[in-house]
Amino acid sequence: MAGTRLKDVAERAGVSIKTVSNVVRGETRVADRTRERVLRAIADLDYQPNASARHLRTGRSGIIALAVPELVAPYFAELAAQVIAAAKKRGCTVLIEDTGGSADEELRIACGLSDPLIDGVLLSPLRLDEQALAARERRVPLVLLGERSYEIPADHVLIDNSAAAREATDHLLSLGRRRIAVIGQPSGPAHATTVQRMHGYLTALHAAGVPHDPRLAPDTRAFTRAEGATAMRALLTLDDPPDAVFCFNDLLASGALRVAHEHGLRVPHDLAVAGFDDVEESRYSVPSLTTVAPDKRGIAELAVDALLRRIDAGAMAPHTRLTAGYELVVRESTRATG
Amino acid sequence: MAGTRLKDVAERAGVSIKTVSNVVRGETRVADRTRERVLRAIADLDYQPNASARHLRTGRSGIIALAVPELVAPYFAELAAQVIAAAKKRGCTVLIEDTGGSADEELRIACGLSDPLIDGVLLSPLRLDEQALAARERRVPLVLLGERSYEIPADHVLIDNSAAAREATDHLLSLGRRRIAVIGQPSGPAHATTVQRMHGYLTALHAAGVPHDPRLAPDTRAFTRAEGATAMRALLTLDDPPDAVFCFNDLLASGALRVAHEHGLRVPHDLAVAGFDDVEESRYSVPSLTTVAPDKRGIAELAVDALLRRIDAGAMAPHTRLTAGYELVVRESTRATG
DNA sequence: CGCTGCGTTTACAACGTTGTACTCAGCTGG
DNA sequence: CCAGCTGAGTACAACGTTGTAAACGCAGCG
Repeated sequence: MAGTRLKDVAERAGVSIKTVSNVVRGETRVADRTRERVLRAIADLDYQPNASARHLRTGRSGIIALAVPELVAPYFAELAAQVIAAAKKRGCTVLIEDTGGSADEELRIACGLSDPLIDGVLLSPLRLDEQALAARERRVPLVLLGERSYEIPADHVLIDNSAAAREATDHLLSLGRRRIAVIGQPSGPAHATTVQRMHGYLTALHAAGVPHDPRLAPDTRAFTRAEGATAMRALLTLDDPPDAVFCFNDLLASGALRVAHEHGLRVPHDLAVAGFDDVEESRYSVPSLTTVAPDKRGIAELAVDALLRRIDAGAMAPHTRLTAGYELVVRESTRATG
Repeated sequence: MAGTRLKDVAERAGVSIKTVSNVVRGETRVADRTRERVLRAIADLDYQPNASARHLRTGRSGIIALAVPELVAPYFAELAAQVIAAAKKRGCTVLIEDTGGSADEELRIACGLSDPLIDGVLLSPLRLDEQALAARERRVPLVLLGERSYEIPADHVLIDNSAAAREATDHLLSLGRRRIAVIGQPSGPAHATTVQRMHGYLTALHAAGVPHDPRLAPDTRAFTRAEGATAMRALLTLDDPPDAVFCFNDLLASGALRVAHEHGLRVPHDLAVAGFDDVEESRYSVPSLTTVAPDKRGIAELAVDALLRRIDAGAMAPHTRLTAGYELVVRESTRATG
């Protein structure tokens, strides 16, 4: 029965409520004979502890929240699945929030959602204002995903965006391309991830002695297929259009590929394209997409571990910064043509 | 503060705890002057009700679970986002479970998860055994998504899969295609959705006087890009290969498009391709994909409403079957070539 | 002036769990 | 033979909320 309580188990086993509780949690010493009887009663009645009562008493619910800008973006869906798996492995449950990329919503979530039910929050910030976050009053245990800003008093899990972007750009350079565009430069205020990818791109160009042409870095308002398409169209109107594009995520790249196709360009012959995120569809696009593959599983595991540690340690413990790996996956969209 | 309680608010407003509770829930009559004072105190202290205590007292947590076979499948990610939005509109929160398409896991979830925290469950079943489900003991309020079986004692939300599949097949026929393959026939036991789509396909062929060739319906083990690719490769080895393919979802279609491209086939000239689900990437694939677009938002809203009604009504109320709309979206992959 | 009735507010007891402090029996060592 | 100890189990209160039932103040009426 769903409504089985410690009391029911206790009566059936002929012991006190507290003894059953002790058996369930396994913390106190219980005589073997007693434990056995209790366990049988638990099995007979199919007892399941009531999470709310437990939470009320202990202040721990075993539920953590994962807040992403947009669940339908494949990268975040894939990340969410990994986080759910990692949390399950550690005995806790994940509640997913979709911030819609709104700064207000992100701040609300960073400040502890509307409800003390949540033990802690994993937040993948998009527009979050650093100062607003730095000043947050309610100290809900918080771990940030994929950002880095020393201003924000929180744990971070990230990959080395700058090195990854440099590696992707180096790869395009190694194909002999010299007019390498970049899609993903935000029109509004930059957020940390973008700044770092841009930095990696510029570093690679500089190291290769290729001057940076600002016209090859069109503004985008979001990391979507539509924006990728728009940016690509803009690039193709240039007198001297690019021979390669590095997109800051795979959706942008997908839009760019689409437009290249509409304009009759052969990829990679006329235009090499690289993305970032390695979402599953990029393996199946036509042509398949070269992309930076962050270790999503690693990110998820590091993040859940860090959050659980933070929950245990309290707000005073020093903030940590954890780095997950990545890998450049070369596919058709940049493969040397025969 | 996160730890603000009714008691704190009551003290500040100079009233009893219960009066504050009454104001918060707005059910009982409270004098205007009192309410105003209480509201000010609530605002001053930034009071947020404690969900666990409330749940413990009322038996309602405001949390519903959504269980999908695979969150990373774009269709389910898009559906999940719609469900989250629909639930938020109605003041409740969604906990997402990923069953991994396992029958055991689905049954476990249909039987109420491990925890009475959840008020009800939205389940998108894949392999669920009807008899196991019919016999489930714990009657957690349950609404099934996208299935139809009169054996299962539960509410259903679905679209008319058969009519939709027929419409898609009719469309391919209208292009003059006669060797129309179908990808998505399961190798193992069929589940309801597949049966219905197959039925729609066969009905359309029959109405057009086109005989059904079983070799044009290869087995698939899952609705993935990889399986779509495998099935397409198999179809292309036939002596008399198809001139059109109807895929039971967009991922299969994506795999099929990919293979068609590898074999140098021009879509739709040599091969017309249609899918099912209208996931966002299908708008951006090369070529863009003709597909059946279920009204995901409608499905989500109907489902959440039905679940909330079921939670209120108890297990005894008669089971309902709700139908959401769909639409055939014609894109390049079947557009008449110039 | 007291009684009735109404609208508003309150005291109290739960909901199921766990931490603290306690009891109790059996055993050890002096 | 008893003090002191240990290990096992228990009683009680509390976590923050809400339903029930009762109390309160006030107006109107007899």
